[in-house]
Amino acid sequence: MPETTGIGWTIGMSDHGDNTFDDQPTFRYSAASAQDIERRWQDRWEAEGTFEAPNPAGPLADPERTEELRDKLFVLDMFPYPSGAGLHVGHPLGYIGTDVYSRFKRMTGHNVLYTMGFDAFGLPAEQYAVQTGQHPAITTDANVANMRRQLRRLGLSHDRRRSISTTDPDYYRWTQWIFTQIFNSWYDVEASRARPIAELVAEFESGTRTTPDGQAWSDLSSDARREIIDGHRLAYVSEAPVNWCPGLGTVVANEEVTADGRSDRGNFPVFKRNMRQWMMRITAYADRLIDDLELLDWSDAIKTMQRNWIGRSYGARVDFASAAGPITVFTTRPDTLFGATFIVLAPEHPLVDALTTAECAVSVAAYRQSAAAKKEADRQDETREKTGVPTGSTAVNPLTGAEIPVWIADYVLMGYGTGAIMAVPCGDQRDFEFAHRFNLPIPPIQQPPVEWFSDRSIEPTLDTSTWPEAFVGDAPYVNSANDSLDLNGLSSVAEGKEQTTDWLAERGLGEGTVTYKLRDWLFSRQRYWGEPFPIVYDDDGNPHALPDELLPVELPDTDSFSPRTFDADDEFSNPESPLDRLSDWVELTLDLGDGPRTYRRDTNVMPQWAGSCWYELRYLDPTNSDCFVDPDVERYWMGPQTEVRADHPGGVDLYVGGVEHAVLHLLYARFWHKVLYDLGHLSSKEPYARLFNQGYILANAFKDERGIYVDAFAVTEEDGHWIHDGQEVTREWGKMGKSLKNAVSPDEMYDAYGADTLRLYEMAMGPLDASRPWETRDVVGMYRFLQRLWRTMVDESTGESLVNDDTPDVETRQLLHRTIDIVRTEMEALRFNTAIAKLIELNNHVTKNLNANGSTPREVAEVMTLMTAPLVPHIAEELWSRLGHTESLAYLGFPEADPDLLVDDEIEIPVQIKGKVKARIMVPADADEATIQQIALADERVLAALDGVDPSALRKVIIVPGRMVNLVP
RNA sequence: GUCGGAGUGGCGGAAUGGCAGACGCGCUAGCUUGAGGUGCUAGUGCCCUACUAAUGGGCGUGGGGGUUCAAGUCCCCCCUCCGACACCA
Repeated sequence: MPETTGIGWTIGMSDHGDNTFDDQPTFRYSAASAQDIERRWQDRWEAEGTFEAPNPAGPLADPERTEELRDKLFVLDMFPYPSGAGLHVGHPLGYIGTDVYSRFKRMTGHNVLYTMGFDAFGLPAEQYAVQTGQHPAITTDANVANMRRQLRRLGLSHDRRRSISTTDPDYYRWTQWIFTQIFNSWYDVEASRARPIAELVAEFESGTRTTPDGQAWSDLSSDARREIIDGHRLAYVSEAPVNWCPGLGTVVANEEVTADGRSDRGNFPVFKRNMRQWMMRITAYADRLIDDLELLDWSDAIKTMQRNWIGRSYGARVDFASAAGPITVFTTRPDTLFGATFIVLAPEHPLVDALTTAECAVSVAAYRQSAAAKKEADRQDETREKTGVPTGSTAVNPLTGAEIPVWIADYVLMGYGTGAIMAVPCGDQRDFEFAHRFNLPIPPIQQPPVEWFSDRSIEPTLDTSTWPEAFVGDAPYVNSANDSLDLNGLSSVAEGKEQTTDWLAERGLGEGTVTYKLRDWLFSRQRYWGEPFPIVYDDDGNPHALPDELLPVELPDTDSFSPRTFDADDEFSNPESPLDRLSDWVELTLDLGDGPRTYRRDTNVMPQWAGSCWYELRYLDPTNSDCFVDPDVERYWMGPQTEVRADHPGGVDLYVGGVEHAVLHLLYARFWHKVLYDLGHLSSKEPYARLFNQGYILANAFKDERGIYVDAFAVTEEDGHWIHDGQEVTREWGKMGKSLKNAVSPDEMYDAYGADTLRLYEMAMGPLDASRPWETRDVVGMYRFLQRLWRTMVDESTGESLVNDDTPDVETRQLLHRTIDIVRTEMEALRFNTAIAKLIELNNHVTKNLNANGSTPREVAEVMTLMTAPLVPHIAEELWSRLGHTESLAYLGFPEADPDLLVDDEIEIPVQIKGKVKARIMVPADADEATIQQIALADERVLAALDGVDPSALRKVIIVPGRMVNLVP
């Protein structure tokens, strides 16, 4: 047999010995017996409803059982898209982790809610359906069924009653209901929360809130009132710049556009176009979405990503007077206003036309046109040299009174701040480059420190023509004074900002303000496979939310589900929703309270993210047809655990998933949750109290000289070269996947070793949050461990259980209890890899100390079985029953360590000479420093290592009782 | 460029500032076997040794400095890799 690549091509071949050779003991633990055991226990768990978690109220209520259990625990996986390709062994990594944790917590007395649903709407399902020509409903059902089968074989302890699919009308009925809740609410800035829109109307009617232009509400036309109300809604239709993706035939959200201006899915070009689309006012929640991150037990990495995405910056708006009226800029450095020597507007800025003089009209028009034609990607290429043209007009610097030129340039973005900046070339690198390029003056306003100059190998000077770049930081101001404001000599930027902002505010020329990068969420898609909007339009084109009793708006059946897509570069094509074609469905007659009228349905569908914004809530009460979740049930599961602190925001106790959802799903879901909280539907402020990002399983992939991936399982290594079919190939490192031709399916592993071995291997291969390479040839190590475990308790030739009632020796007992102690700690901390190592160590010890007839003391066998149960539940249940028990061990108490057995009478500690270990001595466990010193200095090896130095003349003696001794001669 | 995270045997990985390399793979030798495989037992960081073959010596956690009785772990500088963001005023 040729040497393998280590990527497991032995799988499916019969060389690891399961029933290929007939001299195998009949009752050895093998792949075949594992499969038999696993099937039997999976059937039994299902038949007995072992993992059904009781609710305190509602349809799944079992209040007595809830009382019995110590505390609740909600463990959640990010639910999968049911793709047609099926699972590979990389997918279930997180699921295995949550299952082990859930099983462990059940054994420590918790009521654990643990289930799995399917995020089945959206582009992947639709594209798969288009490829195969089958209706997405059919392919989705088939894919879900296949995934359920693959997941069931893993032995995941899901409460199957609670499983949902986002495509089920009983589910998306509530997705639509939540949309109408958001549509029918507005954000009260003073109260910092969302409120029902009816309360806003009431405030206008009663006059407690004034209308935008101060007119009495009763004096306004109904159209004017409607416009004001619609303008406050958290879900609103707006003509706004959106990301149009002709290649997909739909618009997509900012978050779905990659840095190089292409679609996240499909990698097609994306164009900014003004279109009428549904938006969600997520920007209203920007502050709370940032501030409440403090309450969450999430990694700093994810919190930082969310903060950066929301992009809050504090600064000031400043008005510059011009011929076309005030130009308002946003700056984070109002203190540098004395150095503002020109203004730059985004090319799309509304004042550009009014500011452009006759002489500049041609160049401005040309520049605007070329900027408009550029894709987002090109405009954001930072390395590009700055471009721009003057408008011919000037504006007045409010501090200096100087007339400064107004330019347009595409490095200023219309979508951020006010779309206009004051340029301070000495203090901002972009402005510095722009001033250099167009020979604009660069007056200094701060005196940089000497080191700044020496680091750049130039002489300290205020002659900015010698500066290689702009200076940013704290340094004394110069040239920064007028009649009523003097910053000169001040060296605190913070104070400079404050003084300048105050000066501006007093004169009505500006004010302190906050700006965000976050934009409102584009919420409509021109696709078929998604939730229809629960919205109809009247003859005037005004949107109306459908009342609850008309939900769900079911997705109409059609054969024509492919969206109209366009040439990927055809920027000026227009979206056509597949639902537009269904005229029978689109037009309808309704009575919305003012008599029967004809309406047109909204023909967009919601984005993929809609269904995943609230699925964890439906798991709580999946069959409730009166509301999306019973409030008592929500309070029970989403409220803080009794054992954690009182200011807990509530939410899922443990949420496990990949880091790729850091800003999309996790931001949107938090937003929806907060709206529902504000409207009084939820007790929890946040959906996910604790987030754990699992790593990825990586695998080698190989490319031939054409750059085409080759079957990774047919690659061999010869003298450090990778060979496929006689040709050398190059190795790459990446995620496992079908397209990389390196995917290993769990089915292969079930067949070769059984599910318990696969589970154990995935948990043992490294920490759960680290990415690590899959090596099929390593899997056998865990298989051998399970075989040894089995052998310590079962006679391989008769199948009889092999336990005795002997009292284990002290050493074994101590090891057993130390293992219990560590395994508990490690399981609690999700460090399953080290827990497994300790269990293997214990089993290796037990194997070597079997008594004469090869049996194990029952006390040891039972504890070992219970400790391995969360990791390898099938073999553990089987062993447990062979040990004579009839009940499942799923809810038995996890073993507890006897504290008396965790301490030794006598321990071995190292003796170091100058920090190097030279000897080991035995000392009483509770020996004090003097005793330890006496023993150490009496040891002949210590004396030998001291090499004649008088023990009483040591320069230093460090003794850490119970740990070590260090002697310094 | 900015912000995160990480660099430990042939490989995956362990190590509250206190015995570096737990556990697994692989490899070596032996047992089992007619044979192969499975299974089992023992060994396995690198180097040195006719002065000590054992309770031996030296060197070892990306590189360089530092703190400390003691550093993989803490501090400073540098290198490499991975991830996120990227003209955000």
